[in-house]
Amino acid sequence: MSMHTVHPSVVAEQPSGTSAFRPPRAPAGGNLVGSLDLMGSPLSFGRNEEIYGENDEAEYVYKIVRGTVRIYKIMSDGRRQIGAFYLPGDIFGMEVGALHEFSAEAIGNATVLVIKRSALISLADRDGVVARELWAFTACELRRLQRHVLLLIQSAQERVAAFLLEMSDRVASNDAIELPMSRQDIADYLGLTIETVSRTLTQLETAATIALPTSRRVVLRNRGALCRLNA
Amino acid sequence: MSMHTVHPSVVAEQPSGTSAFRPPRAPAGGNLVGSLDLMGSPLSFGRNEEIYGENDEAEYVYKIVRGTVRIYKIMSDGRRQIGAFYLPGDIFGMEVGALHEFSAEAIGNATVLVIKRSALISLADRDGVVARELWAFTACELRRLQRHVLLLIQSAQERVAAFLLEMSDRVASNDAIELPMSRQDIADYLGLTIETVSRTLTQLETAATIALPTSRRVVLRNRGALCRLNA
DNA sequence: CGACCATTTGATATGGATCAAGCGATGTGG
DNA sequence: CCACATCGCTTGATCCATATCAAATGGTCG
Repeated sequence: MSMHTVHPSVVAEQPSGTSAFRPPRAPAGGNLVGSLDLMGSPLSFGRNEEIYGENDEAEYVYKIVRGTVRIYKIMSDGRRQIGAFYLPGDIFGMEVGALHEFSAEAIGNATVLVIKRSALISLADRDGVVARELWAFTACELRRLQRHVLLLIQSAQERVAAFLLEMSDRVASNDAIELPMSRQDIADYLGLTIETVSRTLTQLETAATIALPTSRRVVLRNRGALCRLNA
Repeated sequence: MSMHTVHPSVVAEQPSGTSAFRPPRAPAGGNLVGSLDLMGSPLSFGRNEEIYGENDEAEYVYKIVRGTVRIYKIMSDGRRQIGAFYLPGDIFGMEVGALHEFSAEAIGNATVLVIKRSALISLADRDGVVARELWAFTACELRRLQRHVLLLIQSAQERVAAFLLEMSDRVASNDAIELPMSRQDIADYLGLTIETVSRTLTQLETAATIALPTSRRVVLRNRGALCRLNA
């Protein structure tokens, strides 16, 4: 892994072919959003382009304007574990230590606002409210990870159901979800194989719990059944 | 689960029959230790006694003086997931929200110092250094959970090896570990069954990677092999 | 149309769970 | 002091969910 990512210069924003994302109901990042809106400058990344690498100097914090980002680690055996997906409105890359804990990549074309981490930190040093927001942000990530740990000890059906409910909360207008990520991404997020994810979705469709008009579009037909699986 | 735990009044400290723990090399809690040393009052709990319950008001923060504590959740299907073990010197129970995310129990007899969370929070409001320490503490927990997520997608051997190395870092004088927790506790921490934990330890012993003079005592005979499994 | 990539589906293998029994400490009462 | 119950742990036999290996399908873009 590279020890320091050179940030690509600001490139012209390529219009994404698909899906205008709605702002998620409860964007990760909370009030930090304000600071970033004020101070960030926009930057665009293409499909699968690296935004930063694991162990890179954590120079910037990012807020997504458009597109989706995955953060991940590659394990020694070559497997990839995706730690989180970030959607428009979400903030990522804010580390407490000096280095990034994960690598980050744009899943499709993505536009982000960037702000210098050092600026945010020194702002927090002067302003207790900002300091509190940074803490709350980290706590939010902590709770997300706690839920993820609980997910990973469940069955494949439970994991996929929980994933769909999570995505539904974050991207859906009502019960239709446009998935921005591939089956492989989902598998690496849930600790399953691509085949198991695919089969599980098929099972859910057969059970009329969901519909799959296309592989990337999921319609929740029976949210109660999903919640029961999730429990 | 109880909505509010009544704290048992301070009871006479029963001397534990076994194992004087050495202070861990890098106790969770860092500099918060200072505040708690100054302000905490001691409290003892017996084997399996509840310290607080999930969703209880997070009134206190705890620092372990003696003994071991587990925090856990009971899932809807009855399974128990242990989120962490805390050893002497460690701090636990510090929530950012108003409620405890997990339940906490003493594994054996344990003594803790307690401090009012509200006191710590208001101290942080006045003192930026304390605020920073609280943030750093939460970040430390976050990194611990990140490692745990990576653990849970590995094989049984890898999980057990990682567990032994973790415990070795935290409790061992050199290569002998006195485990304070049962096989069931280990299993619920690693997302395995008690039988799989037992068999895996037996395999490691057969491979001369560890020795098991008693079921609770583990001697690391080949740390390199464990690290390779962990990788 | 044809190449390519993502996804689905099928067949089989396997690691860990489950069910069941045995074993070794520890403690209790006779 | 010993018989016996209890509890935590280990070991064995079998089962099952998911991984793995392999192939077919379908959608997208040149």
